Amino acid sequence: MSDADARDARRPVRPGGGKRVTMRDVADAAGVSQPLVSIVMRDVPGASPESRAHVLEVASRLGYRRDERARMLKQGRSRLIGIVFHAAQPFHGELIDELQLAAREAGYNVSLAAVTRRRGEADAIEALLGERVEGLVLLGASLAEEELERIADEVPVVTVASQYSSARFDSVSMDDARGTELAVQHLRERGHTRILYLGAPGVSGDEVRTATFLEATTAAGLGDEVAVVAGGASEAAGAKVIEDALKHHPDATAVIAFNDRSAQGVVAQARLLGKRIPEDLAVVGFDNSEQAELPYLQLTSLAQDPAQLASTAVEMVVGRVDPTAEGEAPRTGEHRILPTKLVVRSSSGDPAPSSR
Amino acid sequence: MSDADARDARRPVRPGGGKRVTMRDVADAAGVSQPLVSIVMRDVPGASPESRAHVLEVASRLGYRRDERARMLKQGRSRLIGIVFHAAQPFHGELIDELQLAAREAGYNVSLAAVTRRRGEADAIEALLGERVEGLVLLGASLAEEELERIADEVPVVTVASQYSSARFDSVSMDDARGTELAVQHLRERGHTRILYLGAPGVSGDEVRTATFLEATTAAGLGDEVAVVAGGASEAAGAKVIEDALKHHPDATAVIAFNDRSAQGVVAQARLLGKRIPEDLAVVGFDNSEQAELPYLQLTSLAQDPAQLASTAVEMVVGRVDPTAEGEAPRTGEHRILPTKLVVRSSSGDPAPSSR
DNA sequence: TTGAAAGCGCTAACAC
DNA sequence: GTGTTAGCGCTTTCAA
Repeated sequence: MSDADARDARRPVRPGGGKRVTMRDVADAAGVSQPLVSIVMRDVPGASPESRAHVLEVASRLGYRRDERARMLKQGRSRLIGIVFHAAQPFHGELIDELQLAAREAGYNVSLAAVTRRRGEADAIEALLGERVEGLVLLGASLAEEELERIADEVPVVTVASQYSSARFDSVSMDDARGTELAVQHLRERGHTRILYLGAPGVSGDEVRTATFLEATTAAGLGDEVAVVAGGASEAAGAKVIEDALKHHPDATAVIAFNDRSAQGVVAQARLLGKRIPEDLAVVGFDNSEQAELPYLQLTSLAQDPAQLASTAVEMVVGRVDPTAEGEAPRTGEHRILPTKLVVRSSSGDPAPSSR
Repeated sequence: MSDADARDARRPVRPGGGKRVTMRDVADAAGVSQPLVSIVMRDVPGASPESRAHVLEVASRLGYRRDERARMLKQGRSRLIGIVFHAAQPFHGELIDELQLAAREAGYNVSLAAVTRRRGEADAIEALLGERVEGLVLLGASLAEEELERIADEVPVVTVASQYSSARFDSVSMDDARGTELAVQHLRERGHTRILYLGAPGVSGDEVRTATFLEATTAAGLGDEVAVVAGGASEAAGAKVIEDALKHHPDATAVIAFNDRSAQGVVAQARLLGKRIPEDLAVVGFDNSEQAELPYLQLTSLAQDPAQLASTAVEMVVGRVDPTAEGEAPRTGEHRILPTKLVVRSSSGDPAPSSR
């Protein structure tokens, strides 16, 4: 059996692991050296037009595809940014879209790890570290700060839409305090004084919103008329809690919900109880998600721009990975807060109230 | 500068790409050979308890973590199953959870690629192939069958919850026809004759459901009283379409919606129009998703079991990757259809109707 | 039980 | 412009 026979015999096998076409195979078939194939495949200068064309032709005929792992291994770096997201959170989908884009622009690829019911954040992060990601973007992280600091010792970390203030990793989030102020102010302008804040204890962002809600309403002299009720970040939580809350605070005329999902639960359940939205109950949510626009919701909501969140996150993590040029990567944790704005829809009253 | 100095100096650098701790480093520090470290880290026999303990101690002190890429490269296979999912689809989150579990049990890891507004399925698949996944599980794929066949030439493919019948790749989906029959039968039993099917043209599953709806209602002699209206697979689509539909078919008393999301839109919008659910309008959805259970929805829905869908998909793809044992991997496309059952909630009437 | 040597598929340095 | 050589971090023979 000749060498050629052996080679031919190897290709069509494609067993378990699958012997795939390699640069060697292309080089042999094209009658050139293997590194030359590399040059052609990377599309860098150093090959004549003829060789280039020939190699490309052979490669495509053989169905060659570059092995990214080998490439990363040789290069000594992965140019990979790990993204940890929650599979059940539609807003994370929007963020992923933007993150992929921003990463690609910065010359990086992304690797995804999902947090699900049965797979925690720590697990997801471990998997990503095993792939040698060079940076980590964590969406809605809720691990202990010390945990994240331990991880940040290995690789730059930036959390998105979480509340951390560590000196060892970065974060980017919306301005929860300002957003809450805007919501309170908006409702007051429309004459509401008996306002409920329906929080989500333990979920990132809730602490700040709760504190600000109390401050803002107290400052406005509404201390006795408002209340904070503990709910959650889902439609079900919103629905469940509003029902109770309306029993204990039957004269409430407005609700600020932790996010659009819980706001949706509030609206639907309140309607079922005979309340008209917004005449009997005004509702404001957070996120300005796609569902805020639904015709039957038309939810007033505090907007955070996913594109800005994403590009900021990528910029921060890449800044630490690549201490480029004058490269002043901050040596201490940076915590950026992005502006938010109130998007007014009909769930909080007439779109254009002339008099309050 | 001694060797030890050089080694020490190397570690804390962690520049751009990040010089990470390698087996060599651990071996040097522990005073053993590098392959011995490999043996210890893989937890295979071949090292004395003392060496093992010592190596593990040194490894953890140095913060060693195995490089999965190098491992895969050397082993000649990745033991990776690629999963393409739609980031905006919460149901895919449930599937991912189950798929990860099933894959792990079969000795595989998963690699995720998200389809988003700006990243198509073809792109996502390409990325996964570059990582040398050994099989592909596509959730809600909508590529042309020929496209998928081209891909299936490279690596085993199984689609989940899509309608394909190719001889070159596999699929697993719920029994859309049976589900539709169950829905129609259920509504008829409750006395409904003027039934609408609110479809989602172009979305996988819709064709079969539409056809079956027409067959089943025609067979029941309802040909003139039913109608198919074109909608979509989102809350917004459901809301928009039901409003129109109720104008053209004001006497309709029941709706079968393409999925729970569009059903939710139908319920919310119909209520806003003064309809009571289920008294004025009974609603049935597909998926039996988490939202079907929401207190204000209580949606009757056709259940597909994500765990079963996932384990079947993994089993099929692994079966082709590993033609193990007596290894009778089917040489032609296999298309499994999983049973579905109707979960009755109050959106389609009184939970326990004594008389119809 | 341990070590030495080879090589996975690729890129980078240097020779020709 | 092209080939040769070397080596990324790991697993896998094979010797000792």
